[in-house]
Amino acid sequence: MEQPVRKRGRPRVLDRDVGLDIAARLFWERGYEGTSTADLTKAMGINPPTLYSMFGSKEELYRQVLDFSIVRENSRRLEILRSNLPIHEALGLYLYDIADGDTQPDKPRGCMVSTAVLQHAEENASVARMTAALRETSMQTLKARFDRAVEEGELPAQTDTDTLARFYGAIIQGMSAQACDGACNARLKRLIDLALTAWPGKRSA
Amino acid sequence: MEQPVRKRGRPRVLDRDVGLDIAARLFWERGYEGTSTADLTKAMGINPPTLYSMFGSKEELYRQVLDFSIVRENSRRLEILRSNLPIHEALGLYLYDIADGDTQPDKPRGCMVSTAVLQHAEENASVARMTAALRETSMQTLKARFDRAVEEGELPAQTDTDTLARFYGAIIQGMSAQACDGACNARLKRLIDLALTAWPGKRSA
DNA sequence: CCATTATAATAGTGATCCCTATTAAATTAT
DNA sequence: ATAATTTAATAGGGATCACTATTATAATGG
Repeated sequence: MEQPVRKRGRPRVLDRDVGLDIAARLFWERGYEGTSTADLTKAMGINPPTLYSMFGSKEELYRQVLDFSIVRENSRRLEILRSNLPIHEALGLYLYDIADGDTQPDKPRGCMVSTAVLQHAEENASVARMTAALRETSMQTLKARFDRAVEEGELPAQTDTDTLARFYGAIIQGMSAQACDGACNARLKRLIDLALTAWPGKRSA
Repeated sequence: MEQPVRKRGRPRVLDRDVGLDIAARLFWERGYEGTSTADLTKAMGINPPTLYSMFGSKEELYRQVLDFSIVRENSRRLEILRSNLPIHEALGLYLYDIADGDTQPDKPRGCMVSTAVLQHAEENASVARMTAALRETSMQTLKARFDRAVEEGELPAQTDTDTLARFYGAIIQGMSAQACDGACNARLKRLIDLALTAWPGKRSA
């Protein structure tokens, strides 16, 4: 039970994590360029200088939102992936978890990262690099898991794990786009079930 | 040989189709919200009132750009799809053509429609509906082709053609996203080759 | 030449963009 | 109480947003 140590000075009116959560929802729903600082301060119930003293700038806030959201959402998925379940089964659960994230009832549709800032004004190139780097990292994580499966004999030795990772990465990105367009959870999972039939070591009909 | 009929009045300084082509490249690269009317007028070499007299508004210009680009780019793809080639082969050529479009040397990366306006400010909801409708139409086109293949006995009678269409739609969207992130043509085609192994009537290993 | 017609250029509009200099308020320490 | 400290609120800055009222220009028709 840690007592929130009362320091001297005027008390903060907004908890940092609450602020990040509010910002996450706005950026998630409207994108970086579609969310104004006025939107953010209004939703957080603060004035502009408070936002800037807490988070630095709009771009820095977005960076913190991504960190915050990834730490909170990604650990469960990585556990699934890194488990000792058969690779095909682990992948299925991993994708199902992402489909659930794309279609949460009281949250924006799609994924905050998979389809974020693909197009942008030149002035926002650095923000685009942030999300692109996160996408690349998540595909490298998938590839590393497939490499492990090859080592452990679960996948054929000659498997192109990079292409396999980018294929399921494309599925993840496509699911996010379709969720943004209104696709329901069941539809995404049918899509996953079909995607899981593209798997090395299968014979053609 | 039709002579460009000289009408009276001051001559236009910008051909309409040239203007649409310039606008297409900007919207394609930067997205709707990332492209300002100042960007557009500067690139076209015109002043704001000329843009508004030619195209009506930024939103109306975007609509015309989509019409213009689709008419120009989509007919070849639809011919491939509607040809009498075996369905699996036609689908492969169709996807290859899209991969080529995603990675043209002197054009923006990715697809103008597949991953456009997924997130947006509330005020741009009508623009988002435009691109979403185009995506839905293109998936319905795929589904119709798969339905035909079922009728013609190329696909099993019980094939879930809707899911099949949305699966390859997801591949198209994922390719666009990855092209935006810098994926080359060959990488996209490896992805396609793998996606084409997810096909009804195959036996699991 | 002059009138008519069609389009372009000038010069802005109010609103909103991201951000901040300055001042006010709310707490603890003495 | 008063001082010290920390945060919030007021008020607005310069730039850019999408857009337009007005004026100027360049062609043809008579």
